[in-house]
Amino acid sequence: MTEAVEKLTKKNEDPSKWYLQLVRMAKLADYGPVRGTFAIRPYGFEIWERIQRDLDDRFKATGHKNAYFPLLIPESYLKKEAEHVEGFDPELAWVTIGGREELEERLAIRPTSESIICDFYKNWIQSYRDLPLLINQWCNVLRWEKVTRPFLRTSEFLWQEGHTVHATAEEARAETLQMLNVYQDCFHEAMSIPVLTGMKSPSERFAGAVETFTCEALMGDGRALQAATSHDLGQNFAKAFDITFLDENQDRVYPYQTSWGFSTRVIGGLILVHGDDRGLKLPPKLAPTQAVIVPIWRGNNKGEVRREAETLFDELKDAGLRMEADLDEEHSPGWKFNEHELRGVPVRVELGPKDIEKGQAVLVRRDTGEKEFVARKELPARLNELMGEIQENMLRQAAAFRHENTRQAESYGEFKEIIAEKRGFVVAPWDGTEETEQKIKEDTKATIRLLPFERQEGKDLVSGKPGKTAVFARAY
RNA sequence: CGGGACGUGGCGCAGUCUGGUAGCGCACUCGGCUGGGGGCCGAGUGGUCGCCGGUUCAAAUCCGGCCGUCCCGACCA
Repeated sequence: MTEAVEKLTKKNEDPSKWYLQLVRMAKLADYGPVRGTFAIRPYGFEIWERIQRDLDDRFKATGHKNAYFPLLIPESYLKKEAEHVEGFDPELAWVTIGGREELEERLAIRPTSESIICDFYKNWIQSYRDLPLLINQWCNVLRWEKVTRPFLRTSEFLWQEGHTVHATAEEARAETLQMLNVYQDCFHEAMSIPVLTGMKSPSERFAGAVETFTCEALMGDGRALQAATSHDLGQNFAKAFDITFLDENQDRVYPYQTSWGFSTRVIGGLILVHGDDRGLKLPPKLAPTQAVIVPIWRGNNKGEVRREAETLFDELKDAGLRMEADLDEEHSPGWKFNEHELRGVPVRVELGPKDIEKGQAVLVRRDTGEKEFVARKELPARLNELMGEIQENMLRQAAAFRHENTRQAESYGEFKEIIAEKRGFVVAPWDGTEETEQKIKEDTKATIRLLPFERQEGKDLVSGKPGKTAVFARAY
């Protein structure tokens, strides 16, 4: 329940230190013994479970089923798709010994499951009647990362990976975009995180994909986070893994595939987007505790206040709110206020002798700090209403921040200045060449986060050649 | 992987230069008083100093190797 009384570093003073302290102080995660491994603690995991449920419902609503595939992937499978293995090779962890015997073929711990899943799909798909195949997997993956950070980049992480197979290229593309929208809806509606959607440049494309689409979010420190991706794999994997089917014309043809993923990284996004100097700030839809009752008592009225708090707790719980009553007698109200703000609980309900006398309670919003006095019998309705208001306001606040930190650059000088001094998203035309993309990266550390769906003509700031809109930023 | 800093009870740190057998604050336990923004007093529990090896009568302290963490850079679906 309690944690060391340490002052949380100010968010803009040292964002990195702030982030790491918050992760630990709010009991979201804890370091493991192997580099880049972390335990997700119950409070953090409960947030993940709610995100997971929201997304999973959306997958089911769009016709997908869940399944589970093996953790270990034979080396030969990974090698079948050339670009794929090249992309992942540097980050693989290998199993070379089983029991006490050296294995004939070493086995990779999955960094992603395209290759092993394709091997199954090869047998599962024979006819056009077997398509589309719409499967999702919730699992862990392992990538031997050099620089890790809780949630944002961990060696092992939890995610979902969707793997679908379609008869036509059009269908596969439609699926890719549909899932991109599913992600966007989850970010906006459940997480109150506004995201930009668009296409990756070829250099940022998933290894083996024909086209990669992305959801990009802007963090509070002005850096971008790739929050989810959806890939159109074309026939690349089908050809590599020999997945074929007989179509209506009795021709044996290769199908078209997609894959799409979303990971525990988004918890890091949640912290960075909404968190402030007081700590975490959770959107009501994801908060393990939506409102916490803090009783204010004195020695002589402790019993009465406690009884009132317990009654109120039951009432609000029955009204459908995820409640907590902090009846701990060790800590002062002030201590509890700080603690629950650190944990990001959306609303605090203060109940003291004066409130009981007046038949009211004090509500304090975590997102704005606003205080309101509400009559006891109106509390359930008001609190439920507040949850919606806070959920929406958090999205609005984050969207306003993104708006303020999205800038057009008219010249390369201006571009460099914005990235160096203000960060955020910079919108500028790009000539489509890897050379200019690379130069910008070398000069400014900014990369193309995405190519929007609607792009305007203009002149590339570096080359002066004709180009179209791209969104740049420094990324996590 | 390169440059830098660091690793001492759960957390933050002192002690390391000048070897002599571990200390402070917070947390935790017990008792009492308190309680509308991180309360107070008293009494306690807990570590052999990241790991391995070396030097020495003696190592948290000196030397070597390894592991890990943080920052910067490279890499990163």
